[in-house]
Amino acid sequence: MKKRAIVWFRQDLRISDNPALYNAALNYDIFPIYILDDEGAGHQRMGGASRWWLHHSLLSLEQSLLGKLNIYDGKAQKLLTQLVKRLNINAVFWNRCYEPWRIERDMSIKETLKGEGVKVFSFNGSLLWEPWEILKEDKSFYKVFTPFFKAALKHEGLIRDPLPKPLHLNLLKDQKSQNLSSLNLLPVVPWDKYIKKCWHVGEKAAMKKLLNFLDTGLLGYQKGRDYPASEHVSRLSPHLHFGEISPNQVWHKAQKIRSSSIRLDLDHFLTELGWREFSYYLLVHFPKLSHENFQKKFDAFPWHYDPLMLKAWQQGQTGYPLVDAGMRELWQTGYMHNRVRMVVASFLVKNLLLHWHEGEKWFWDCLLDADLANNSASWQWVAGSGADAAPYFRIFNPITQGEKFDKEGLYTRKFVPELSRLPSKYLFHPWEAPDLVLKQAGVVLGLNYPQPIVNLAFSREQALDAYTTLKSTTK
DNA sequence: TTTTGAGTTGTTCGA
DNA sequence: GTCGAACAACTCAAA
Repeated sequence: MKKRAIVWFRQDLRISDNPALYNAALNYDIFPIYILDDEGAGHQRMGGASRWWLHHSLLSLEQSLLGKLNIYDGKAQKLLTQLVKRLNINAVFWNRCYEPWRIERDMSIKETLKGEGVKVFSFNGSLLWEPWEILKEDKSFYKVFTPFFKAALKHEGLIRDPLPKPLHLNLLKDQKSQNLSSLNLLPVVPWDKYIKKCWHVGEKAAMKKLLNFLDTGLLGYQKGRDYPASEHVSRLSPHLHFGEISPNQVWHKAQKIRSSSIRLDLDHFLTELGWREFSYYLLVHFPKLSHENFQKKFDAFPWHYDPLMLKAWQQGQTGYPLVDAGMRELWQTGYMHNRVRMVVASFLVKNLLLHWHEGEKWFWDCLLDADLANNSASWQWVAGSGADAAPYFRIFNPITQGEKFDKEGLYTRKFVPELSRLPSKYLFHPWEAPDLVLKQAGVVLGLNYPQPIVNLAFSREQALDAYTTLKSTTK
């Protein structure tokens, strides 16, 4: 009988370019497993939207594995030790994760398993560069993106070429495996009706989406990615988060079509992958990224606390149409266009002066692509407390941003239908529209669309003052 | 060690 | 309407 291994799937729900699966398949019969470890995750337990995605992604993986995926619910440490004994396992394979709680958990599991005489093999399956490979000369880590990425590109040779699907897989089913449905990942209230229509989940869909983007969306990406109504973004983020596709596959396919006519677009797209790397890099080198200001001086920032304001923001009822469109896109589709993410985040942090953590928490629950590294790093970037963050006087104006990037209002009208008949001239500041115009558009401010919840100019000044305070109090 | 130049995505004001 | 400068200084990276 061949030796038996467990391949533990985590954030790598794919069978091609999967180093753990590939290497295990060379010498072992395989029990592929997935564990829903809510207890281990603690307060970083997956949010509602992510759980929905996970369900469908596991369904897809199960099919790729011919129904042999074994599923469990519980503490990973305990489950693995039991499984190893019960199934007579010689080795365990996995691809590395980088969330602090997972790093700690996995190290401890590795030790326990080795103590039991089980071999453990871990691989890099989700980053182009390991965070400890890119360091400054004095071995400390980069805190500014551009030099980080430049240094990383000098190591382009370290990027693994994608691996093929394993040629021969001998998969084993544990009779005591749970059913996918027993994980209860799907919502009780069917809020996923619209989301279902927007997304195709799984490894095949991810690759299809990448190829389609490279084919039709990449040309013009550099500019087009700023316009939320246009098709010039890849929308790969949830697929990347769950590892249905690896950054290596994306990088490789993109580089293959490199030509002079798309050079700038391509470089910009690859830079976005670079930001993903940078976020993970920061999280590994500063594990408190999700709950502590990267820049200590922000601990003294005079944040407001206002549950009603927060709620208005969450529900897309701020009275600023672009902000509301974004927040409603998030709620309805589990996604938000990058440009609009910046606008709504700037609004929360700088116009409402609410703590970035409130935004981070809401995104965590609502985003299909909720990712601890990206979410924390990006919120801190907007707040100004992060690494290489936006300068504090950079405060987005949701009116200007709307007029610049959603000129015809295609995006805003879609998600704020009560304003759909308002002329573009007033779409982003309806309170300044003449009564007749409002009437003709069927808009009654304060009734079917809110009055603005803050004054932009005033709140902007207030934010600038708050940041100035910060500067003087830290001396 | 010291010095120098640079740093994702913006807005407003005044000429 | 358009354009350049100011916004504020600090930290980081590299020579």
